[in-house]
Amino acid sequence: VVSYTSLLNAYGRSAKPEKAREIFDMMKRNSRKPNRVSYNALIDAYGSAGMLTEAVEVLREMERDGIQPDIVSISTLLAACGRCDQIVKIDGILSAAKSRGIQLNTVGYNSAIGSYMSVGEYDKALRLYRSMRESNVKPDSVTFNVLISGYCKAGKYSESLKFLDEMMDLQIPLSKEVYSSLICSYSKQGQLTEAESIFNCMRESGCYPDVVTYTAMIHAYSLTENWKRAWDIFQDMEGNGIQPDPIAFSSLMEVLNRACQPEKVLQLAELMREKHIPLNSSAAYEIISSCSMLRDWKTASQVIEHMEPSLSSISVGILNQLLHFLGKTGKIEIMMKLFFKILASCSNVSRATYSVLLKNLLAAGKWRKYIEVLQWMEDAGIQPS
RNA sequence: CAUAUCGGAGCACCU
Repeated sequence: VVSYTSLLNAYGRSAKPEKAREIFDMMKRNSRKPNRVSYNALIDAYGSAGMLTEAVEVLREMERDGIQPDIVSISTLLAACGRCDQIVKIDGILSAAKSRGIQLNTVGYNSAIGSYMSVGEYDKALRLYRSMRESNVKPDSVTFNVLISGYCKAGKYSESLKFLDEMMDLQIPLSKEVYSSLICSYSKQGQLTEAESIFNCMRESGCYPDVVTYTAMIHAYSLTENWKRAWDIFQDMEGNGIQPDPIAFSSLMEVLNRACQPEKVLQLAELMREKHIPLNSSAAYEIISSCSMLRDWKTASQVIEHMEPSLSSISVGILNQLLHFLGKTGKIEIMMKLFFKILASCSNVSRATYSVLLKNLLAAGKWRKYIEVLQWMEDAGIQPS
């Protein structure tokens, strides 16, 4: 049962809920009765994929099969509500927990508060936080970070700082997530000095910055158009033995491009290749932008050759943006090359992708190609809008 | 360490 459940969970984590369900059904067929953990893992597989209805249905199935849901089942569903923007369901799940006599623990409250925050129900989140305190359930750094980052995102900065104070009063140590949130929200308010001071506090407290924290700082410098400091802090990160990831690279590349430093961008591209860091589409976009400034089409072409083979796993939006950029700058051949690569690696290419392609072909006066692509699109079963 | 909650960049198409 444990082995099956591990496999089920692995499918859930890789966003394959149908596969998870297959394993689950296989357990039932092979008389390996799924236990509570198996059911919970399946609920999460659906919940993480945004399939809330199916997730709730698994809870019912669980009860029909004589297994009592526990607080993990409930927390999993509560968290899923936030991801699916289902305001109504949060209340329903809370009352379902109550009617079954399941008391919320810290994670349960955190999940519910977080979901309320992410659907914009700040008052309900706050009320729930109060009842958490009244029920003597201990808030932790996650509780406060949910509140702090949620209120920041809503632009309610003074409220969010109140929670920071409350957290310190309770002597809950600030986690690196909290530090990163604070850096992020100060920099978005244009308070670079505050962001820097948080970053320094963090180092002094012995809670060492990781690649996420550094990226938040790079972005802070990016927002203030300070490419040199962004560059320096990137060096500092490497000096501290922290491996930059594709997001860190692309964030730095973005500010460098805006500051007209394409050579530096290509230098970073070379470093990524040396370190075998996969090119994500944002980094590819920035590299191609810098190639464009330098009129270096050969490198641009090579970048596309080296892009991750698993293009299907990255954002379609940014791939389309990349196609659009290539088309706009008249690089039709490279645009087509990327398109073929997308075709080869994605099972379904959306109308949006075809639209970008068509628009740019037409703008470039390639009407023969336009008609050809239009035909491919119809062949693929996509109706022109 | 078989299952649940928080932090970083980029967001096109459509309207």
